[in-house]
Amino acid sequence: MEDTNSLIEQRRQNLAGLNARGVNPFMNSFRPDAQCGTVRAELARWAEWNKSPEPKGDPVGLPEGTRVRLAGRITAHRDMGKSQFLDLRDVSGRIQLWIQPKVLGDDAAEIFKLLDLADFIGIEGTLFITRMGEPSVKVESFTPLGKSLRPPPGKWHGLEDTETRYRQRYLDLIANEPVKEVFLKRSLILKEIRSFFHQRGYIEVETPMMQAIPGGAAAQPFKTFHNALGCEFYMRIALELYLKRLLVGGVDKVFEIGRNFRNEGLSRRHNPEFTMLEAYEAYGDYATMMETVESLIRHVALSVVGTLQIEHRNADGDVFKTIDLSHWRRASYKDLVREKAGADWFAVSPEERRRRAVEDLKLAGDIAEGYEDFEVTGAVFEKLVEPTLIQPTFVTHLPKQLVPLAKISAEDPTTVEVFECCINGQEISPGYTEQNDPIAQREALEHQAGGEQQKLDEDFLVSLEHGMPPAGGIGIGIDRLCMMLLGQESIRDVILFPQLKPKA
RNA sequence: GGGUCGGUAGCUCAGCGGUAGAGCAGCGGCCUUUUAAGCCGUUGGUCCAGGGUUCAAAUCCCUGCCGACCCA
Repeated sequence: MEDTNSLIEQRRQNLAGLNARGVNPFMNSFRPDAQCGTVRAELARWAEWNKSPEPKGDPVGLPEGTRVRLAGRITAHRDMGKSQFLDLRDVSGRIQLWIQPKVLGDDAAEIFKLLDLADFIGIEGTLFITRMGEPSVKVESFTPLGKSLRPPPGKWHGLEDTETRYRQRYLDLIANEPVKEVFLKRSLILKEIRSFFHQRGYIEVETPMMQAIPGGAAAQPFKTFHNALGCEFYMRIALELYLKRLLVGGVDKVFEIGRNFRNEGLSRRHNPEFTMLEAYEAYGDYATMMETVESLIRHVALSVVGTLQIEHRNADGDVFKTIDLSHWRRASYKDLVREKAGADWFAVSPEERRRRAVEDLKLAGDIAEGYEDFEVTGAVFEKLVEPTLIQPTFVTHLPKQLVPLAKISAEDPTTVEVFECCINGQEISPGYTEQNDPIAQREALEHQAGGEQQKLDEDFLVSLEHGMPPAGGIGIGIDRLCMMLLGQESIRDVILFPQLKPKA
């Protein structure tokens, strides 16, 4: 970038000043022996212990006078003349520094004047509590570590421009502490998911993202080209078909967490690349997988959020929605539709259903001319039921036409052994009793391919013909799970670098 | 794809036909325990881009770009 302004010029001049004094403000390394936020918390803990009346018991935390070596970014500067107060911040948090440049010597005083807000520095000093009770470090020496040549966003309002927040996420992370919290917690969510499955004896695998035939879902793929092989590949749209090959191969409990790519619209709930979890368990079925989903999400919520009551807050900080993960409703598709569309919905004629959907339920815009009867009901579910399922709900007994690739229910042949787990008004996780009949699977895939033979993953069908154990399978959209657990209303707020149109 | 809103100083925003503004940040002073420190002074602008209307456009009109939200 060639853009510049007076603030950048000043910083470049300070850089030149440091160089002129033989100071390299871009050090190769610096080894801190503690973290800012941790030290601050421990010193505060000691101060609390120290001021309590006798008997105190054993000392806790870090006492005043402890020597520490810290590194971080300067995020605030309060100039008191002979006393200078800085905030030093690393990933653990911040701590206040007290610096008396003249006391450190004339060289140090000159170098101090050439520091700017947002520079990285390393310091050594001793802990103390100020008169105002602020845990602080009395700095004995400091070293520039990484100079910032551009001004940081404001400290008070932070960075609010959504475009800059997404395009330059690092600025968002510097300026907006809650944003960093979200992504640290996203990392913990992934960690706890892995831990949950490993504990249950699952194997984590990685399967191809570049696929000759993109299968496992109905979605538009991205296309790419491999030069050496001289052929086209597609970015995967689902993990499913490779994980089932592993069931054939005898990996009985298997999961993958990975990126899917769908060449479709962007929205508050859709990013072209998104993270999917899929898990398959041999000898399980949709019912065992319901238990898996519920246990998994409970475990993750308790481990990461610390509660099963997930609060969503608006811009003013008021709770506008609480998701209760301690109760998981199980309800049939038909019952849920009846709740919104009338108890006799399935008793009337298809023509009457269509009329009611269009006229009474005002779904004219959602029901195309050629829709079949089950699709009319499907629109009712999607538009009127699913958005209202804020609390965890397993929707079961879906009509077989709606999910053509699933196994028919033994107890009710008009339905399939499938659930959709809805939370927060959106589908978080579908689960299946997986199809392991290669002949039925071939028919279903051929029907889905609509005669386009090249779309048929023949290799997958061959694998099924070698024999696949009965199995339960689930998929969980990790981004949506993070939105739900972390109280975020946009997928862009749980993806570090959401896709935006490149600037010209 | 359609609708609504937005794009002005590093950040957050006001101004909405008549000299480009504020707070914070920055810079220069004062202050030896401050913390959104304070006080005094001060620098800083392709008002998203391009066209049009007008004596005069950040402001009105048109087109485009980018973003947010809603709808499809």
